[in-house]
Amino acid sequence: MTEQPEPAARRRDAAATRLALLDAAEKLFAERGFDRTTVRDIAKLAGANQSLLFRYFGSKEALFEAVIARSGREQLAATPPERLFSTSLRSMLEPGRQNRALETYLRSSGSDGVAAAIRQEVGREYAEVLATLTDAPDAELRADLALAWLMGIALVREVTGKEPLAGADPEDICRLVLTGIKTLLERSE
Amino acid sequence: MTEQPEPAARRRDAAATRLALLDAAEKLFAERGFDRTTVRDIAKLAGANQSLLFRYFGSKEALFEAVIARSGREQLAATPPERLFSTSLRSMLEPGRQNRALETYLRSSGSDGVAAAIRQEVGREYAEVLATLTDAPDAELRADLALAWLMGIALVREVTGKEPLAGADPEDICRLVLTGIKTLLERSE
DNA sequence: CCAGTTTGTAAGCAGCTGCTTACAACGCTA
DNA sequence: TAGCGTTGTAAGCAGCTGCTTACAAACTGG
Repeated sequence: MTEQPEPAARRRDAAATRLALLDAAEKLFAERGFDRTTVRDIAKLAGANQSLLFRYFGSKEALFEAVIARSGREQLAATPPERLFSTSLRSMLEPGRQNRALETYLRSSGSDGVAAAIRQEVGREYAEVLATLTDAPDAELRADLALAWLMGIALVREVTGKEPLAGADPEDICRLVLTGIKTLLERSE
Repeated sequence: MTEQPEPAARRRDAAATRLALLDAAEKLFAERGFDRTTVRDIAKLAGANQSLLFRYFGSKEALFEAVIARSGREQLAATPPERLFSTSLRSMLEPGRQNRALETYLRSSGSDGVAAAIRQEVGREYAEVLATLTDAPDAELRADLALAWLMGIALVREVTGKEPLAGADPEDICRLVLTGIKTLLERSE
């Protein structure tokens, strides 16, 4: 545990370099989306040479895949189903949150290829869990609609920045949305 | 000598060329988003030289602005407030719809600059109308949340293509969403 | 201590990007 | 018909993109 702040802290450490690239990529993909993030920017932010990015990940798309795979499912695995929606909502609303998967997802909506498949995959896992919350025959559809609301709120807040939603108190948003979701999931008409 | 019936219908028609560029741009921006659409592709689809694009619109961003300005507000102006949500929802759900503003909006979420300002503007106008539907003190916030749901559904259907929502019957979706929206807008606790 | 592998660096490649310039073809009008 | 502004075309520019190559520096096992 000797972390000395040396001038060149790590000089030869493939694992640390790989991690630095992952962190930098996660940050930039979330902020700018896939298309507008360049491999040069990622490497620069990570303090690494850009050719290492290709050595460790193969391609920009593969790096994107690695980022999503790392960050997308932590919260999902750690949250009981009946609280997944409100937990995701709250964590999405908090200003200093660490889960950037949704933001990355949204800002990369225009991209195709591997990125699209991954986006579908993450969404599918969320919806599967949400679908267990209702016994309606169209549970999956209702779950998708709940997920869509989550993503729409994130889109308007984070990407569009529209007021008053963007600056609203998370608790107010939760209260309003959860009543609507309750109706959506409980009604079995 | 020069008695050939013109093979290309319009040989010199600035207005028609401008329109062709607008149509082509609208189609491609909706399908690929701002970043992944190139001026060369737009010009090619329009059957025009790409330098004309810059002569008539000045820049790629200005062309984007022109596309949004043309297509974004027709439905808004033609729909009474109390039906705006369901009308927008239905028109968004119909397979052969012509309003591509929302799709363009979503696929260009990553872009900054003028595009961002326009996206905010269109959203603001929708939300203003929706806000008249409830007399709750936080009417604007509730309207934003309704708008966010609309956009989230469009995102999941059009961009992500997630099942079962992407392939669901529009009437089923309307019924489910409208009950949730009703709760959202009517509750004054 | 030296061969061989791993890690890091610098340079460059081919292709694409938005945009500009120079110029030719057209058609109106005087 | 001559002049001139408008419309269309072809070529090219500078900069950026993802990715590759050639090579040097550091570490490791023998």
